[in-house]
Amino acid sequence: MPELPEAETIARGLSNQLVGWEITGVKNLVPALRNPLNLRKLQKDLVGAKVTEVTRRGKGIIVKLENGKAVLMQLGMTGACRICPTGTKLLKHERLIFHLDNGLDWRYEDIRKFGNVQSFTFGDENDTPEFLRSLGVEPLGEDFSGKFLFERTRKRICAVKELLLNQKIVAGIGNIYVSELLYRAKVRPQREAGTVTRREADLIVDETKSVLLESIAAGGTTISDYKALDGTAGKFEQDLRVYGKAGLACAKCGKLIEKITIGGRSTFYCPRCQR
DNA sequence: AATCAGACCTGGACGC
DNA sequence: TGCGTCCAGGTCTGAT
Repeated sequence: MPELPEAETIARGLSNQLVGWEITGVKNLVPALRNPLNLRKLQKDLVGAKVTEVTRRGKGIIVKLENGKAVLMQLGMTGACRICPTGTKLLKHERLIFHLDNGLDWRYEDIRKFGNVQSFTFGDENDTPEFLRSLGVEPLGEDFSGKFLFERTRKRICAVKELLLNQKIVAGIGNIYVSELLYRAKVRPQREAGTVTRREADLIVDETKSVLLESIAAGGTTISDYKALDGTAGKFEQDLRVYGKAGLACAKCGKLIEKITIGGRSTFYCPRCQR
């Protein structure tokens, strides 16, 4: 579900709600999400510690504690968080509860249980989840440049869309925004990555940054399950130009938007504007 | 090292 | 109403 802008929106909401408060208890409502939940480790690492900071890496949310521990929260396709008073009636898909010393709960909800929540020692290579260790550059950082993308696409025969979805190369782009940014950059998603020119690499990088920043400013995109901490939907959905728009006219040229499958996933593009 | 199909799980939309 | 099929924002695994 959530890509970088949605994870960023949730991380900012959690930062407002959690920083300065102590975690007093952890409870699981299911034995496993994508992986078995290690409740003992979560309790040992978190209970009694104050939250100092909430950050994001790719699509992962990281909640840091004063004792040097941290929680990695990956939302999968349907993960969400909410803050509510302890004792509030459970929702059907709430999977984890973190009790706080201000009488509130931080709850993790996840319909499909594709998410991942685990604690680790921040800064300790041996105790850092493999997902974080192998993550590529931040798309909004200086490391993600036209030069970088051009070099990483050389001799790659996979579709440029698939390369941009590879979290080990660049971390945070997902299936909605990749269609959007390639439309803006006028590059067909099915193009062999190695055929992308240096000029196109510059454009792809620029459009990646602008689409992600615009979406963060709008609070993310809501297709079905996503919501921010306060339950509000993201407003970027109305700014999507190709995703989910198969059969509708391209706003720039009027040609009908096409839907194809790449890497087993829905992909949208304009056959005239994108080359 | 890279690529690809399949797996994980639940629910909504659709057709009959 | 009820069934069946297809689809969904993400990773991870195991086989080539």
